Amino acid sequence: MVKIDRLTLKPFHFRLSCFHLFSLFLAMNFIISEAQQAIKKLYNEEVAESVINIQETRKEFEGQVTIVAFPIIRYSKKLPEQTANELGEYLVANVAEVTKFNVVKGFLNLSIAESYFLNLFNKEILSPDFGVYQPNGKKVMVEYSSPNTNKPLHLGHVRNNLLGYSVAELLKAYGYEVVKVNLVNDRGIHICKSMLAWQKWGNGETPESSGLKGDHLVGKYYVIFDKEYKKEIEALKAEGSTEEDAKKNAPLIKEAQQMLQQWEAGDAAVIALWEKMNGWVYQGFDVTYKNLGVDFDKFYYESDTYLLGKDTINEGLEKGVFFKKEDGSVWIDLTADGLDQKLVLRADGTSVYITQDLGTAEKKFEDFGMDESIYVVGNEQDYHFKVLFLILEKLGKTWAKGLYHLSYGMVDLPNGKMKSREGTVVDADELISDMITTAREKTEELGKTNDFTDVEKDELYKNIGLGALKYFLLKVEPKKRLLFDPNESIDFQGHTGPFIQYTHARIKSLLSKAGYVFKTGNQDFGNIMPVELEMIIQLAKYPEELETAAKAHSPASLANYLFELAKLFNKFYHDVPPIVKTEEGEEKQFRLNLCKKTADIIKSGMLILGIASPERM
RNA sequence: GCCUUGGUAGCUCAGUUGGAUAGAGCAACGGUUUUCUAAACCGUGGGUCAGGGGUUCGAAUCCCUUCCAGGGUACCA
Repeated sequence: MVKIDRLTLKPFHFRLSCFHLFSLFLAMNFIISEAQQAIKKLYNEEVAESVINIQETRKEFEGQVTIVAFPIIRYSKKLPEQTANELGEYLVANVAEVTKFNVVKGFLNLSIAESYFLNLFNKEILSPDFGVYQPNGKKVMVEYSSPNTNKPLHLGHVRNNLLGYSVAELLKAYGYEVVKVNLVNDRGIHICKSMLAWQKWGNGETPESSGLKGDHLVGKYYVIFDKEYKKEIEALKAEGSTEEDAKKNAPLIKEAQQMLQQWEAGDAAVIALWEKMNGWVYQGFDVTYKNLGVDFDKFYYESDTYLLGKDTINEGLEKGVFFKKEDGSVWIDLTADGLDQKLVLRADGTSVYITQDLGTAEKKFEDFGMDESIYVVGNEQDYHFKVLFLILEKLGKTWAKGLYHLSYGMVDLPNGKMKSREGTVVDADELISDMITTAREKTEELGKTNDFTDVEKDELYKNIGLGALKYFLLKVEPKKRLLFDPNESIDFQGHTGPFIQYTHARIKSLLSKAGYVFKTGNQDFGNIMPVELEMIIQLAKYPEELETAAKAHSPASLANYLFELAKLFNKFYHDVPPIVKTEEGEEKQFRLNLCKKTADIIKSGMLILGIASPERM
């Protein structure tokens, strides 16, 4: 059997970091305790932290931190406005960092001293440890991609691949040891369909002879099978068969089933054909994976795992978790959990999907002993995974609670679902090459790469094209279904990957023109502008954004954060007088430091999304 | 039928444990370049947050209900 080269696991290094990670919320925590004290002094009431409801001040008002007065009026026994005013006066008088306050409709907006934010920026944000999480000692497995070997990858697979890769990177950045796994569905009736069609109508065609990429060649015969199969069904129906009977009795499907039996029996000729055609497919997938920039530490093949799970069935029968029906089939009763009865083994002793998955889950745990395991699989399998996890829990597997189904919505076309058999799919390879071509056209229109070498150009266009594609797919919350209109090209302006990449390149250009050298700044050099204050606050959020995204297994929030950061930077860039031309001094150093840190965060954040940040574009 | 996930501007999407006048981008219209990259920035228009009820100082967010759409529903994977 041909296997994909196992890609070597890249060692990942963690820089030493301080014990606690900076958090904007933590930094603002002192406001909460100060407010609690204020309430004690003013109203003689001890209140819980949860009573002090703080949030970021909305942009249209003055200040940076807002306390909501409504929850406090129970204790002050005064109107919200009055309560807020009294609190504000107390805080300004007694807390050094609070310089001013204003009250709008029961909301107390506090202005925090600039020196506080500058200190934050210089001491915390500029530190090399900022946003770097220490290894947490836990291992997580991310299973994604999981393709069938009878057809090329399409846009739906692309979403899966990018999501899986990015979640793996995200968890790595959050301190996990990560194992990326691909469970390849390399056997079954669907593969026999392609094989049979090739045998009948292929005339010995190969990737070399046809010039087709291996997976596309095999996919072509999958479509041919379906076409011929449909013809037979129609013919049978014309002779009076019902649709159902026709589907069952068509000669082609019978032949395919027979071929599957021969495969299972180890028939040498069938196995040889299977190996040959799967080999073509793997060669094709390898190219697509490389273009997408995704990789795996371990491949599992269903041809190796499809017989697993029988032991688990016996174990379940012994433990009384499963029961046997008269015909010999094995079931689990999940009605007490609000689900149905579920078959776990057929009467003839053969496996169903969930049998294999039970066995494979055990095998994966034996192989890696991970603490958590994430399955990146479409939402059509929500029920399957719910049942799978529940069964493993009932079997008393201690690791079952670490299992998580990262369910994502389908990618739909304007006229509905993609169907490989009917050829209504957005092909992954085609889409990738279209994106790169578009990136080339747009960039050359702007005349920005005239002094690039051909190699540099190729790399840049690939980075931009894929940046646009990846960002387009990753910015949307995974569980939402996603609409893709092939007639409308993916944007390169606005809320897009290239916009963020552009921002990074812009900063890099600025830094090099300014001859930037890193140096921590002093705290006082005059007034900082509102947009600079906003920048500090936005940068300060990065570690929390990583944490939120990692805990939610969702790169989307990180993607949106990076866009907000880039947008804010461009406003800053526009509002601030040209930095390069400013005379040397604290202010210039501070601004350059802001630029540098923004570029660093964009670069590392985008890397988590699997998107490169070019130095120039 | 039952279970489940969605429904926010013309389109594509944000909206963290309930907080202020619901935000971006695209598209449309108008403006900004002898100053660090205009893939940028600024402005205008665009909304019954699917409908209805409830909880409360306050609801896109929580609860109930109706409608619409996707997915699942015992021997496909």
